[in-house]
Amino acid sequence: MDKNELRNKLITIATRLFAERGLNGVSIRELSTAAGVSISMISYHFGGKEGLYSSVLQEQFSCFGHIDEINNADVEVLTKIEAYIRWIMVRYRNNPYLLRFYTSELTNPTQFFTLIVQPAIEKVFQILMQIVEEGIAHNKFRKDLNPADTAFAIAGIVNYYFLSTS
Amino acid sequence: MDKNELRNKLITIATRLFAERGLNGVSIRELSTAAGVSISMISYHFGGKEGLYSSVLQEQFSCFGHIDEINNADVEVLTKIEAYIRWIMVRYRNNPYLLRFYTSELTNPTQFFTLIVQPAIEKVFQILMQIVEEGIAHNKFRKDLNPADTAFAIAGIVNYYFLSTS
DNA sequence: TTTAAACAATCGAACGTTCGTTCGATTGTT
DNA sequence: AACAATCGAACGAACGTTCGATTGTTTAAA
Repeated sequence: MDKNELRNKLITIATRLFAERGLNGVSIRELSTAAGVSISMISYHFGGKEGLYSSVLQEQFSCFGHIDEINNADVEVLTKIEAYIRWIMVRYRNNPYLLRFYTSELTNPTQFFTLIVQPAIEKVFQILMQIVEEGIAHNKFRKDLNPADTAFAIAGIVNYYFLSTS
Repeated sequence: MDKNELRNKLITIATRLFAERGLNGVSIRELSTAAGVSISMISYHFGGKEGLYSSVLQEQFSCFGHIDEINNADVEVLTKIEAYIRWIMVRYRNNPYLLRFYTSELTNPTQFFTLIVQPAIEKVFQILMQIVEEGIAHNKFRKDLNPADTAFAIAGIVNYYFLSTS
């Protein structure tokens, strides 16, 4: 097993275990045993347990860097909202642990919340809110609609649905 | 400090710390120090750390035993849904840690999820779904509305709103 | 009513276990 | 010969639990 293979193996195993039980619910002994490598490899390759967790988070939330895709199209506001929901759903389906990390960091934040999670979801939220504002400006929605609350409502439906049914 | 005073002190401190950092994120040393009691009191009064966590969960979710209140009134379906949302909101405001425990147990379940959390939220969900079905039967909602999905959507808006703004 | 035994509550020290990290040895590649 | 990757053992720290001692209260007998 070469260097990258070992790193990927550890990331894969850690993603599942950290998602299921949280940062403090998994020991590096269990991680390394499950990955079939020596316990010292975690400190060697990731600088420690938290470094591994950080790498997992970084990989999980990297997809939000491309959310701009859905806002450039010159389409109707309602179509944009539908595109947003589909975009999120595709990410959640492809990444069955993403929502768990997000919700886990929301309820029991680690030091990586403000560093990795917060910026990622902030961007997603801004875009959704922007779409809603556009809908208000184009008279597609009520004038007195609160963009932030509306964005929360839409995100809440999608997130909670996935959280409770998967 | 008498017996009950010590128990309550421990429960109060544990509620905050467990809510903020999860079962595995808090040590009984930190708990007992914060409560100003000896470390052995947790095992003595609660049978161990998990016993204390279980007691905290039980207290947090006990309020759901009275959710039936909102379904007995002989009122309009839309009024019932509004009453449901208000009922939940009042509980969340009075119990600032309840939603955290719920979400934390949803993403990283402990052995107490099926024992304490699942039954409590199942009851709440059933009642909300029942109200939606009533609305469909009374032609207040579209015939093809899925009651379960609708209940999820309503719950999702409320839960996610509180989770992200408090 | 007094006395003594029993009990319940609390403490801090000690126990054994598990934790994350480090280190020297080994292996294979440059 | 130098270096990078890997291993397993060892380390000190922190974990949850247990235990003997102490204190204050209740109960029962004298």
